[in-house]
Amino acid sequence: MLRSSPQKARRHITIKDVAKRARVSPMSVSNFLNERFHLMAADTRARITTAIAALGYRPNSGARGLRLNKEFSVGMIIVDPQPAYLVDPFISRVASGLSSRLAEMGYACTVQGLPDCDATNALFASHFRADALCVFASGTRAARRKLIESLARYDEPIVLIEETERFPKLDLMTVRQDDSGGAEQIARHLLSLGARSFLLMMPEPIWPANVAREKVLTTLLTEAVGPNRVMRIECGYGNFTAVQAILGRWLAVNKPVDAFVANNDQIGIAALRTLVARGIRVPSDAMVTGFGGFEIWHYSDPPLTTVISRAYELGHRSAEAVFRRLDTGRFDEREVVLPLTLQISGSTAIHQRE
Amino acid sequence: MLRSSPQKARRHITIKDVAKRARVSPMSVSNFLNERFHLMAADTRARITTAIAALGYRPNSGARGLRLNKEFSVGMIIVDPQPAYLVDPFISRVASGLSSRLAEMGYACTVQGLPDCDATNALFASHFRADALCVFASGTRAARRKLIESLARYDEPIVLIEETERFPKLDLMTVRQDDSGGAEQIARHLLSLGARSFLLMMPEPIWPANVAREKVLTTLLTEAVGPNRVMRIECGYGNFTAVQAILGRWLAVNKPVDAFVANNDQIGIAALRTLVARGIRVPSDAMVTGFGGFEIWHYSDPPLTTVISRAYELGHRSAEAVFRRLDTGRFDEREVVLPLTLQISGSTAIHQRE
DNA sequence: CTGAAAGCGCTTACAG
DNA sequence: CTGAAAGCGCTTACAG
Repeated sequence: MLRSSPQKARRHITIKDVAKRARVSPMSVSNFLNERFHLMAADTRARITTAIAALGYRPNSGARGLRLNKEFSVGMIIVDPQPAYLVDPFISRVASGLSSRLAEMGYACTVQGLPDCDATNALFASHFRADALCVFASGTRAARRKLIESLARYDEPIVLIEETERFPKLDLMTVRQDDSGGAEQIARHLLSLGARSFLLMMPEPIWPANVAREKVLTTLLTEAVGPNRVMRIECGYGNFTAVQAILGRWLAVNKPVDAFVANNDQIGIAALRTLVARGIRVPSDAMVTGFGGFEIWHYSDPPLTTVISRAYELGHRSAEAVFRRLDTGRFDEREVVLPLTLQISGSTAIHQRE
Repeated sequence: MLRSSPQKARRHITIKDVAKRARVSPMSVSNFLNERFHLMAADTRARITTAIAALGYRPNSGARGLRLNKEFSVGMIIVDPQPAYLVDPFISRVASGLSSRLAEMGYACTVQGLPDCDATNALFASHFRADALCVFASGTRAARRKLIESLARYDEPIVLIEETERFPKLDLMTVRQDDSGGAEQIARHLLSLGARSFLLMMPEPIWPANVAREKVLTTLLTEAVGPNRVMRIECGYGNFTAVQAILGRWLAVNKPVDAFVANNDQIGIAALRTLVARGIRVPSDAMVTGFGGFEIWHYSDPPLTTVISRAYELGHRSAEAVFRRLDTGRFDEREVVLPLTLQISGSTAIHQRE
């Protein structure tokens, strides 16, 4: 269940060493570390400062945490089958925003990528521990529910990132962006430009936000043009070569549609490049859209119409939510929803400058 | 120095609770957790298994670490002034490789982005603690040396990632790739295609690997064409719009060179798009190269000639180095160097298919 | 203002 | 095979 390895010989400098050197009691050092300077004479304080510097002392946060029942760390759980899970532009921004803000407040951020929900349970059953958890999960609704409900058993407050399921009875909140609204903007934009047939290009794994977007797209587009003109393919993990091959096979048996609607920028750009390589001009023959609005929308020719998300801010807000929860003992809101902006570029609108 | 917040009321399930419920002594539970099953009757083992599941018990790794003088975690320190430090394609791959491998071995990975070397010292002086440190640092040689030497004071083994400085007296090792070799391949490739004038496009911040590449490029290209035909500009943090503006200003006062040699793929693609937008054809009028070989080299038209690095593997290898060091008590090698592969694409070679 | 003592949850000798 | 005791490094009442 747990691993151990040969114990290290190194002996740490402790509060006692500092106390001895400064000729004070250990709890004066403790008071010093906790900034209770009013409890000591100016001279005591000065001697402790000197002793800490001279010995290179660092408090042992494990011992402190044990005493205080507090870890000074937040775990970020990312459920994603890809081992290079942090490479995803959305995830890397969320993780950056979260860890940067936590660091400012003196909290560590422990990242934990997990291939699926079962692995998570095994992990937690053993030893992972934090003051709070930020969970960014893929998978089916049922799998995610099961995961989140079992994490909640451990009594750590939870912030769900980009989750669409509701858990009214659990001690948690959701930080997300308005994915449905973003999808609606894409749909209205394409319809306004006269597109009448569509291919929705979906990534793996199943992210709840993608499901929400797809639902809105399907509803609005089907309403406008009828069900036979809204198609769908799975594009795997967004790897360029894989998307190229998948779309190539699709084009071998289907006529190009008016608009290729990708659910992320990586797939959108791969689609665009595949079309152009086959002599299908973008946007005059076919339009292409992405979702995310990360740097890469600039990279294709023409650049990609997309929706600018605020992934870094999602991470930042998640950290804020954790702090408030830890300070007040309760979540003061159930949900934070950030708005999204449509970025119209050359892949849908001719003469539009990037 | 340290922050504390209202103590939480929650009381954790402990080894004693499990022992009581299973009607055994606490140390039988401890033995169970440490998989010393030969020290207990089969019946004891079964009762403990049941009790752990029924109570939802998780070992407190902080307490265990305190006793064992072990944290079961590795810190990844990334010195980078950008708050979204994990977005960089190289860093995100290293971090993924490291954390995935650590997780497999039951270790947590705590990521810590720091704007500069001084901030690191402040952080460590307070409370950050781990069994080992993986350090991926930018900055001047002097600043990095100072940082690494001061981290070494804390007696935690250190793995340096992509570091070029040597520290023969410290308990550390380096995991890196052959950046000089990669740069040499780029230089020889461009010279073989007849390029006689060059613009080296350098990113911020200062990464030691970039300095190594630049040195080789400058030496080899200058040798071949003389010093006046090898120029250099700083391109900031690789942000598309910024690179576009910087290169635009440069082109306003300089004639295009034969080859634009970017030190990473982001800058390479931004350069390529800027040139094409101004009617300079790639590769016939000017060639462009990147470095990194991440997914995005496919995204431009033509795709980008680059060097395929193995950033994920660097992270993976760093984790392996940590495990060996923790097992054996010493680093058995001072350095691991991974080879690099030239990826020739349309931005340098006409008719070359991606 | 300063100090001795107890205890956070574990593990490890050491007795029974 | 099982149990009582000490101790990892801290903090927090509680006395002096």
